[in-house]
Amino acid sequence: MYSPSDFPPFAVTVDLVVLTVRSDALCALLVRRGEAPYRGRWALPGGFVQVDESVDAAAVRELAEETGVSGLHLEQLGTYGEPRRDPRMRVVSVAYLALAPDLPVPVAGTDAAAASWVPVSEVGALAFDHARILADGVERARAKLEYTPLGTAFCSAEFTVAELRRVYEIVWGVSLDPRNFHRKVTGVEGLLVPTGGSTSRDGGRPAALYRRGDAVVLYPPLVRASGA
Amino acid sequence: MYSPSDFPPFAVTVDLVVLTVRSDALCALLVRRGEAPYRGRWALPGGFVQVDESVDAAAVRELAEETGVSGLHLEQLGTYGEPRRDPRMRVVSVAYLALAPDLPVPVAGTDAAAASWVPVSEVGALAFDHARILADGVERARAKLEYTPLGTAFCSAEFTVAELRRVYEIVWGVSLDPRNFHRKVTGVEGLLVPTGGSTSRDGGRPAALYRRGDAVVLYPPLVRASGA
DNA sequence: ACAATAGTGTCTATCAGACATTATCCG
DNA sequence: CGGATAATGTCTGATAGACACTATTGT
Repeated sequence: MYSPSDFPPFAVTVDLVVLTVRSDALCALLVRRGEAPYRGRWALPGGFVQVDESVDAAAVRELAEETGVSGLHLEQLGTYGEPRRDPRMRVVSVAYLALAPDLPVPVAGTDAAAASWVPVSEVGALAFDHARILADGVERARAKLEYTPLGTAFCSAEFTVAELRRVYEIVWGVSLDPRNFHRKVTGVEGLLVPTGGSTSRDGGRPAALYRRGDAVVLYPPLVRASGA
Repeated sequence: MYSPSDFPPFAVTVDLVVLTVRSDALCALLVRRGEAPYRGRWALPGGFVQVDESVDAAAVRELAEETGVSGLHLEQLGTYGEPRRDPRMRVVSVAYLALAPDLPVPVAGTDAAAASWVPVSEVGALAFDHARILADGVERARAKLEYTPLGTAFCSAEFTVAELRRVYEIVWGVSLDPRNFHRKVTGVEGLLVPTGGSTSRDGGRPAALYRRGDAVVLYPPLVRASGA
């Protein structure tokens, strides 16, 4: 049916949409390109899939190289394969979405001149079709917060209900009733595990600290509606 | 940073999970492989992405070649890129999910010895990693029925509420209360458009016929719970 | 008339959202 | 004590599910 000699050759890359919540904004990890094309332009981090490496493994490797961390939630976002999305050759890119807590400022990777967290509302033109990929990633993240416990992926290991609520408010761009939100998230089986500790870093009554539970789906879901 | 000469070459294919509801079962379109490897084994339809064709366009083209129809709902399912998923060379496959009404028995395509609808519950071993891809597709379809109007994609152009309900019952494997289901789907804005016609093919009071509306999300969603 | 299916109405337990109240810290 | 935030409680309107009932056909 086919043989190695008669298939059209493609390059396969992975691109990463790495999101975090910091400074009251949803931010994406972007790198400034050091080479042509789009030299000097912001782009998503990413790179080539190696010959003996699965595509998923390439995403994990690139994420570690760009952020210095591992163990983050990482999922496939989609594959982008327009013929001329890279002006030099035929490149098919598999995009991944990663949700991260507020990490230290990322180090510039080996491939990039600079790396930085940029609020998604302030992102301008990006290299290649990365603006589209980023938009798809942001929309996916917003949707996933409704019915998965992924909001906790934006929080550090121990967090308060108010911090989790801030994540939802920032990602969705709405305000949520603190009391209803508290009742809701503490009522979802397996979402939050009390650590017993508490903190009063915000000056009021100390808030209980929680760790992520082992729930993988949120039932009932958190509906994305006002509440202010 | 990189040049056409130093990237590892990949072949890129599309694989199609084409689902339909017929004979009271959720069925997938499978082809029997005519060549090695996995000669004689059932596999998902699919083929190579051409050099000057987007990956999405390749999926549309392959779907038309395999089913003879176009205009079906088609969406990316995921990309499968383990290094040795094809024993001959490095192949990255982008899988697509298509939902079809009960089409006539498909014609054998140019690449396949035979094509057939197979109930997903009776699918045995498949070539490559296609069993995994099929399972992912079925799960995606089940989930999508909850919050999108995609159940109608399994119905013909004009259909009754009872036919739509059968789709849900078969795909989810549950029974649903006909009265509550009717109230629910007719209450969702933009889901169903009455054609004015009616049919009595099932022997009782004639049922009103509907066309698909232009809704893209189902709000409120149809929850996947019993009701019997 | 009777069987069968379509479509509408009603009841009730549950729940989301609005909002009051109490609890526990800091200064 | 006052200010701030956490946590819990109460009320109400909406709704999902259970199920009774009416409507319209074929035999």
